[in-house]
Amino acid sequence: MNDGKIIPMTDDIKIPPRRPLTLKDVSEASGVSEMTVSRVLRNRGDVSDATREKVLAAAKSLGYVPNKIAGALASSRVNLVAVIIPSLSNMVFPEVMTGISEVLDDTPLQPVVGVTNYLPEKEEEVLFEMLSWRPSGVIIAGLEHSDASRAMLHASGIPVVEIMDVDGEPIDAMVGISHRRAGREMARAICKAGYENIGFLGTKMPLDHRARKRFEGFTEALAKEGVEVMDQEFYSGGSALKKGREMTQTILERSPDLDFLYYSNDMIGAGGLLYCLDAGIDVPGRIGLAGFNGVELLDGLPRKLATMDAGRREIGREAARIIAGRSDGSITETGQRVELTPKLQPGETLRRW
Amino acid sequence: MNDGKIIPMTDDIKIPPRRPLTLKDVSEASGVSEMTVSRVLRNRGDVSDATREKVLAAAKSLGYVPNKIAGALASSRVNLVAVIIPSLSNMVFPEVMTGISEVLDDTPLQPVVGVTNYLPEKEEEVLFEMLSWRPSGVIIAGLEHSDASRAMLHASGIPVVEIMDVDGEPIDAMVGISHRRAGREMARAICKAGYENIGFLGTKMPLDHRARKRFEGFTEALAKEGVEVMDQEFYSGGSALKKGREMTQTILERSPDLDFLYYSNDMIGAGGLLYCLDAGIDVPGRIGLAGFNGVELLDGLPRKLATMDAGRREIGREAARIIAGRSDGSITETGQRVELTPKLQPGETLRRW
DNA sequence: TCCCGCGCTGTTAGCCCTAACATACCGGTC
DNA sequence: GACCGGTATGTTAGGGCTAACAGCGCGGGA
Repeated sequence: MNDGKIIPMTDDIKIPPRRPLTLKDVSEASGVSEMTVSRVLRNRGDVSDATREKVLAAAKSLGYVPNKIAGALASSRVNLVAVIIPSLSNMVFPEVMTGISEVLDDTPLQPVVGVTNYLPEKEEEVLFEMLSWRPSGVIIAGLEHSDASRAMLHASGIPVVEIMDVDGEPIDAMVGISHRRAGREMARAICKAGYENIGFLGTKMPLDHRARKRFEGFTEALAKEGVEVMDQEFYSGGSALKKGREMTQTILERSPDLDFLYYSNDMIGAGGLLYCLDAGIDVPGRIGLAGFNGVELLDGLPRKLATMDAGRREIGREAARIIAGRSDGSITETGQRVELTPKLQPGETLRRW
Repeated sequence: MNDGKIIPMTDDIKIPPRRPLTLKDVSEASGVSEMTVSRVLRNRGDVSDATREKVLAAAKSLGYVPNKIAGALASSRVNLVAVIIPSLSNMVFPEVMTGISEVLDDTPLQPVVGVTNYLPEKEEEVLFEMLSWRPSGVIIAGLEHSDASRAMLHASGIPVVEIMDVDGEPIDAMVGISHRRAGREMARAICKAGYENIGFLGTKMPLDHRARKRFEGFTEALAKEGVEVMDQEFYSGGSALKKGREMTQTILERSPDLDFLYYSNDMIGAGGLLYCLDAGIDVPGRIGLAGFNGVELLDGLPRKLATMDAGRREIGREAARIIAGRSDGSITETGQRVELTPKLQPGETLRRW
């Protein structure tokens, strides 16, 4: 873990320096050349134990922290991986991050997060900013990007992994699930369970392409069974749980015949579930419910919501593995395509025969 | 094949660059010096409109992305702000991040997130790594750090804002609430509502100092009223909602006389609430419940949980303002101390007389 | 006419490190 | 003693950019 990094101790710290410390200071303090100090601090090349210890002691007592900016410029190696995601505030991306960190923790690489709020212009900005630091890799959510963004990624020559979604053409590598397929499978499960009057509840987000694709797959599979989505309801902003509750009430009042509600995420699904239970509606007898994501957070609801696990953690891991492999040279191919299989979790809100 | 250096002189020749683009390429393509290109791209100094446009066109057609590593080294200015937090997977830090981004979006600064998982050694590592990039500021959660971490922060000469907590001595500036006080106020509210047999449910995390301080304040204020915490229950890992449910069942079976349960966070509180409602327990008549954090996410529960809003977004904003101000020179003082006031939200799980 | 100041552009000298090569030293071999 | 290989250390030359200053042409005031 602590391979050659100097973490200063308090006891012999000098006065806060006005001029930032450099290798030269450590070199002078330990009586060897800057190069030798550099070698010691990076654990590279042959250095005698005596010298090594002398240098480490000096660095520690000065509280020297190497300047990676200079190091990166000199070696044209940067141990950062840009991770660009739309949001941190739903539960899905933090879990992807966990997967990424798990893998990168065993490498010299470090993730750096940028958030786009689902805005293409913001994505462009964040991407430009990140690329200007010449990271070792880019992990970016989704396959839909502005032309400028695609061009930048392309021109950068940096390994790129697009994650979450595989319904489309990647710039380089991609890791994810087919949201269209996830929608189709859920539709089939619903039909098989005998529901016929189906409502859809989602976010008012034209730019959430994955939600859109799920919906497309969903309606397509329903159509094959001769079923149509009977009513829809959309929301934006606010507490998802509360919105789910409210939307469910609204849609059921408007279309009392509905016997199934498909939610674009688990959180509003949970709100819907709570509403139905409060209102004394028989779930899944009278009405069935399903969400999407499989967020563990929601275990503990009065009834387990039917959902589809997108394998977010595994997506993060796999993407990180590709970047790490390309960075250390153990992978030379480009254009990997990894499709994971979303797992239907029927829970207790989907009727079983 | 094409081994000669090819520098496109017109806008329409684009070849995938084998050698990364530099200022020089843009300079040659536009027929001005590198310095002038640099000035144009940074909007600094006087450049004639004709030249500016020529340069911008060249840069765009080449797809040039400036190298901030070199720029930062030359100017010793880095527009990054290190944000070091324990976790992304509960709802609290993403909200702090939102506040930080809101403010930094109007500045040239960019947040970079590091996650410590509540581990001091990991914090040390992450901090070291971040400081080696010489950021313009550090925003770090908590006031408790290893000696080495404190020393590094001190020696760096970089503005530091410690957030969330104000019960302690900051290295430089701090922004947060008093968790001791939050605990005390909740205790007083509970006593005032007439509850007497109080249980505490929390995380098994000796390193979550803020939870600890809340608990200390809580017991202290109870003691003043002659009341003691009657039973306690702790958990670690897993879905907080589910754990809250299980813990509540456990503690109530063990200590059926309890008439109030104080949870160390809203999520387990919500689990407890769901359990009580399922079990047909009268809330808040027979048993009162309260959590901590005021997460909006949970609006929509069958009953609104009593909680205390920690003003996380505002904490983020205020911290970012301090860093931004110091970075642009509009603030020269150090050692700011900003104490925000947590707001008790009595909800519907606290009896009222 | 000279000189000054202004607006624009160019030149030079680093920023702090690291890659690559050069050198010094040592013991051992023939 | 000349030569070797190996280890340990030093020297040199940038990496791509920017700060600071220098230079140039031009118009206007003295």
